[in-house]
Amino acid sequence: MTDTPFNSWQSVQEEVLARIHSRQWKPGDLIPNEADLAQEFGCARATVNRALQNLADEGLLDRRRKAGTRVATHPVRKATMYIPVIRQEIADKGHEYGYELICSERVLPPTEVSNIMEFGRRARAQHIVCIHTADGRPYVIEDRWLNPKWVSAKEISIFNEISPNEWLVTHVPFTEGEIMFSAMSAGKTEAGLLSCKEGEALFVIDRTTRNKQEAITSVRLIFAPDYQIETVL
Amino acid sequence: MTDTPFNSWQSVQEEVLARIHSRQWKPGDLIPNEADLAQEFGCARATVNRALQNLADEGLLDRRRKAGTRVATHPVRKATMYIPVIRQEIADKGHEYGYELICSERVLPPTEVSNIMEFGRRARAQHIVCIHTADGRPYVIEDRWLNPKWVSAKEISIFNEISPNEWLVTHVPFTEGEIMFSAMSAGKTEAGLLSCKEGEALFVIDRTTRNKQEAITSVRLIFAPDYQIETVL
DNA sequence: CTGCTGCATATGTATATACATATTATTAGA
DNA sequence: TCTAATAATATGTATATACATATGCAGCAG
Repeated sequence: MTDTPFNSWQSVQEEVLARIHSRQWKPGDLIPNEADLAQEFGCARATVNRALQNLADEGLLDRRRKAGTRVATHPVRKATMYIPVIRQEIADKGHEYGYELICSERVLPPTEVSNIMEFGRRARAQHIVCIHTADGRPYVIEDRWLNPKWVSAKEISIFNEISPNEWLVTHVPFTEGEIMFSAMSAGKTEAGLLSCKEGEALFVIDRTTRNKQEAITSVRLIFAPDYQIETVL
Repeated sequence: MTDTPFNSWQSVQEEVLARIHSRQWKPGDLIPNEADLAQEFGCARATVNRALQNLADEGLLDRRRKAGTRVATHPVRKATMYIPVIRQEIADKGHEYGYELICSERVLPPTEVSNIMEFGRRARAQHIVCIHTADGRPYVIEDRWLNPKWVSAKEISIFNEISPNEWLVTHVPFTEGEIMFSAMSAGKTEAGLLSCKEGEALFVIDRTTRNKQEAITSVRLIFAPDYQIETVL
């Protein structure tokens, strides 16, 4: 078989990848079972298992007990996007970060928001709007609704100094959430805050985070024109 | 100690998560080493290792040899997005899929494209524009450049029948790539193809895929208004 | 022919053990 | 005091073994 010994799961993974890329194993093909591969590669089954499991995690293989392992027919590529804290994102790009609180009020949220956050019907929530700037230029509008249960009235004054985006990360734990990407046209408000023209296309991220089902916060990030977010496969 | 035995790496992971969420272990904190945790949980070190390694993969823990394991200070949340084949995405939403080839030509690509794809300066490439429809309504424009090396002239006629998006997945292997999300305003062309108004905000995905550095294809997907892509944390 | 049962099989996982490797902490030397 | 060698330590990984679990498939009963 192979003369070089495959003595690490990474080398096994590479060999398997090579066989997929060379189309020796084509999408949909059933590949040999772990025991056989282990023998061929001259390593333990656990090592092969680690390699194949990792490739399955990345979506390149489909594995099922008894049915075996096959090359994914639809390499449903999982792109992992890193959602950074905004201040850090701006700093990483080499710009000077700035922050300005626009408004902070405790009011009844609109129904779209209270639906998403599954609030009681008539519960007030903290509404915060602020702006993050890069080298003084508007970078993104943060329009956030906060479950008041998670932030005391006293703590709210902190948002004069640092953004909810940043504060929440280190002070409120969460277990799950959703993220949505979309596009919108700048209305009068957005155009004003981002100093751009009305009607310009803006990139939008909506994010809701929860702690054991209970909504903590729901935020809409409206980015200045030409913003783009990149990730690698 | 704990009375229940932690006899699976999942249960260990849950316990660790619980401690993070309860803020018993706060962001930045150093947590006990694997051996100690294994003893406390009454399981093998390998089991703890599996759990912690998985949490580190998800970005919740930072691990370094000798330095130990600590709770991530900036839970750089990795959102994993599933990028499906368009036909499948439309079918999954319960709509009837349709496909129409708009144009297919072998021409010199514009410099933005040849830069990204790192083509030779004067190499022609296959340019394909097509539309995917859901229940007959335009869903997304696929504007693609193909490295002709990977698709023979004979094969190109296949794109009268099925979209490059779909064909490539099962016929051309790739090893890496980038994805970029952004927003754009509908110009005359886009408005025409998507039957929307000029100036409407559209969601855009740019994707380039390579096989060992060599560019295979670069595509811009321009979605109809109100498209949004969702993912969970 | 249909549906249920049980067996065979491939992956999933836990365990103990051993060694590898990275990195910090310490100590000896200039 | 600063620097370079060295020890100590936490994670990373390979191994053999054993058992768990899901599930395709064959065989059986209706």
